[in-house]
Amino acid sequence: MAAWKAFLVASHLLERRIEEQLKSAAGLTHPQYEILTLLAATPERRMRMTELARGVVVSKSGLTYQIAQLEKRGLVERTTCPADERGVLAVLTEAGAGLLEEIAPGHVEVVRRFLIDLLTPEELEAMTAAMGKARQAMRGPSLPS
Amino acid sequence: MAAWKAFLVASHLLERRIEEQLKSAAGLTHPQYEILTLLAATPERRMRMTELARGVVVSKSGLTYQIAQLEKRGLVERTTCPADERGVLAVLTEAGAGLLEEIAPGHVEVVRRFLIDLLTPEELEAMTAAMGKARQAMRGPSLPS
DNA sequence: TCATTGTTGTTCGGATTTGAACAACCCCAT
DNA sequence: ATGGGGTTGTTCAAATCCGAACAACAATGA
Repeated sequence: MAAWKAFLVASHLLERRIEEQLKSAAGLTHPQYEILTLLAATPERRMRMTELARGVVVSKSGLTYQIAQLEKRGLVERTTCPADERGVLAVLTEAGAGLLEEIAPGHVEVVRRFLIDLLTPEELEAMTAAMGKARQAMRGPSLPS
Repeated sequence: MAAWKAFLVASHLLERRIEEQLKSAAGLTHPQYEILTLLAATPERRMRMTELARGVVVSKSGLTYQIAQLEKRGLVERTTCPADERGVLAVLTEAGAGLLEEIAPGHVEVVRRFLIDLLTPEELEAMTAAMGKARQAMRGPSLPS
């Protein structure tokens, strides 16, 4: 369990650093940044709400709230899904894509400085494999909201 | 950054699983469990508020709130620090220690099932080392509240 | 066709977290 | 001893997050 404690503490500290950096760089929270990133990684820069919620691992209601925040700032727009009348597409705006390009380097720098760059190639590879396995084991059920 | 994305998703999913398990097993949140665990790992089962906040990586005000919750349930008591009149010692009660013993196995089981037991010995070792390095790099400043 | 079942996103209430402001206290050099 | 600077823990308002409940729509089978 020593490994787990180390994992926990490191995660929390890293989360704090990231939050601090994003807030000061662009007034964004980490969840918001994750949303923008996921949208940007999409061919059409858009995604259904439910799928997006799954992607960033947040509850549906939590995503609704964050999308509303991002919409206020003009970084994201809502569109009703053409193929499904009840569905909603979150679309990354030009402003959103621009902001992301602008702040991504600073974010990556923090992640590298406090984690990635500290590891040997073997450790990095092992960690990636480990996280992938964990992700596989937990995918699927147990996503209530 | 693929490693980082995997890390993020796995962390979030694991957090959800843990929260779910603790809630159903004892009505505790993960932060509350972390507090109890840290107190239990202490020789006298007690710790100063500030030190405890640092240990579980939470803000001072956040800890005040959680200790109040735990106190309501009789799992923790407050004592004024003998050596420092303004200081407060959070003390794990017998009930708290008992509850911890009771639910620890179930918690450990989740962590093992979705992370630890999935890894090869080398991966586990690498991850531990990696998290230790990250923790080192981030210890110290940048803990405002 | 049409009723039943499932899915989608939002709203609501409640719980948790944070940072800033604050009062009380400690410590050190004067 | 004492004033100034730090530390400690709490309170407060604001922001965020979740789960349950809900309304609207889709999909399925008889």
